[in-house]
Amino acid sequence: MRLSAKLKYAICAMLELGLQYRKQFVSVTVLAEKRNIPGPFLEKLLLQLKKAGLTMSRRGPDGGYSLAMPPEKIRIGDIFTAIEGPVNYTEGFETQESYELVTFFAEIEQSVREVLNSTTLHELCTYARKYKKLTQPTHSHPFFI
Amino acid sequence: MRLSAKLKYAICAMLELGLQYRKQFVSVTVLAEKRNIPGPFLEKLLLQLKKAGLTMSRRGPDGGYSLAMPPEKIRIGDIFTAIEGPVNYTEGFETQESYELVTFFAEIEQSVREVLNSTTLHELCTYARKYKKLTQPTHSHPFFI
DNA sequence: ATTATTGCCAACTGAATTGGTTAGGATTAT
DNA sequence: ATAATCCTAACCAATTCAGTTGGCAATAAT
Repeated sequence: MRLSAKLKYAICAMLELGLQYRKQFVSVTVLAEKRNIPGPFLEKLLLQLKKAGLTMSRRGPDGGYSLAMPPEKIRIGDIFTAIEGPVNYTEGFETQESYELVTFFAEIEQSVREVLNSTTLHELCTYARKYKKLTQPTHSHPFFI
Repeated sequence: MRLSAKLKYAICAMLELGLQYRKQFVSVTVLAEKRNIPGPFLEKLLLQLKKAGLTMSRRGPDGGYSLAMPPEKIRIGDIFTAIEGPVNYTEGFETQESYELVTFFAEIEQSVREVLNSTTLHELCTYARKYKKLTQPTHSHPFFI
């Protein structure tokens, strides 16, 4: 029950894009170095996220990727779905002729979906900024010692 | 985000064992035929569930598998964990030096765990019996037409 | 117009996982 | 003894995972 590297990379990248939202386009190379992700691999993921409508891009110098919409509108579950496909816990039980399990797991599936959809990328960004402040605390500015 | 065949097989088998609880030991062959699962493959899964402490077994004639404890004490999450390992959404983000995500995903992880642990095998059995009654309704006994 | 910089796309690859099968040994009820 | 069962290990094909390589397409700056 671990997350795939793919998904972790995608989440890291989306977080970074969220933190940079409306500032500029971020190139794959910069993104890859910043979050320690193999560049060409990240490229494929960003493209996948683009096809899912979560990112947009511009080519050429100073090009790169950006979120396709404000971080408030992107849920963590959307990233999961874009990379791993939709949460589907029911499919396949028919083969075992266990139709009870189809309807039963539909509910569990729905609960998991709600968990993943209960948080937005914006909230994650807010958390990340707070986290950074806490772990890299006082700037210790010479004027205010 | 689909369930593995392994996990689906395991859940089907555990449901069947739950429905037969305290009646008798159920052989792998019977279990496999009843739920349409490849026998030798199911065997490995039942063994895995045994090592996780969820099933017990007896060899020889009339042997087979049984739950190791009453269905009330087995949660759906226990089956997930036995087959797929514990829910772990945090591991690996350190490699990306994204420590915010470690602490952030710890919460999502916990929510998912709670969803999977909120239902017991007993509840699933109750549901399955109810489901069977609903779909195979009136016995249409000749004396009570 | 040229060129440097970016994204876009397809094909390839080694390693691991998935979903099994096969063959034989150990235990137990009759 | 023997038949029925679980237990164990080894093997296998196909798929997915986690990437790499190489080249094309668009765009901004000169």
